[in-house]
Amino acid sequence: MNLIAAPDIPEIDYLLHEPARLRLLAFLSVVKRTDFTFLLKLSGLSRGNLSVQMSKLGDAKLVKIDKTFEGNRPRTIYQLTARGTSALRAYKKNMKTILAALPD
Amino acid sequence: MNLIAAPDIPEIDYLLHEPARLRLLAFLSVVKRTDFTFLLKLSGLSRGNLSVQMSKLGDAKLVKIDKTFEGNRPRTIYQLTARGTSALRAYKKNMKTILAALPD
DNA sequence: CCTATTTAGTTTATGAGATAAACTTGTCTA
DNA sequence: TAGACAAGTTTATCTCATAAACTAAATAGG
Repeated sequence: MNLIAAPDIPEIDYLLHEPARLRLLAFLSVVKRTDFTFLLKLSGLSRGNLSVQMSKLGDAKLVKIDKTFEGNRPRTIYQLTARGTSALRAYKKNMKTILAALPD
Repeated sequence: MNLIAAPDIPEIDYLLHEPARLRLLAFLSVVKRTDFTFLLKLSGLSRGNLSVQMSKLGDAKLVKIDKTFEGNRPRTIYQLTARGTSALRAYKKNMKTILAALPD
């Protein structure tokens, strides 16, 4: 029995809901393709934290991770996947629905 | 040095960002004044979890908590405070700004 | 009566997860 | 050939969401 008469409250995806990751995904949705160092400066996260968060996004296949070498230095390149794009779209849609239920 | 050219990304309030609490606040913004048992049924949270979350909202003065007796039974009444209302409004505003930066 | 169940919560324990600190591997420079 | 720097990863810690256990009182059954 559901006492809520209001339209369904959508589920929110915790992987996207975490602000640090949401920002990273938002960056990626704009720049399409970037590397660790750029995201590091842009996000203000620590290197460790950034690494962990990007790995999570990679594990979930929201981001594609390519480890390459620039000269002799390692360079990790990130790119939003199709799945990442649609997850982001879904999150936006759901969150908008939830926000719409809040008073102005 | 801030590399982000985009308009400022607002801070989000983690106390409101947690979906369970956001829903509770949303309910309160509609019903204005309600008790533990009602929120329990409405939210689907466990009694323990509900108690903890409402206490946090109470500690932050977003919700006013009144412990009364109905006959001989305890009855706890919750009510959104002015601070709670404006926190909710600010959250909505900030979150909308963030969502606006995401692709459709 | 007395013991069992229900009500209305609170307190404690646990498990996940965000973040920072420490470590690794290799490069460049003086 | 140290000593600093780069680019990450791994480990440790600390917070926090949630469930489980507990409390206290009321009511119901036999």
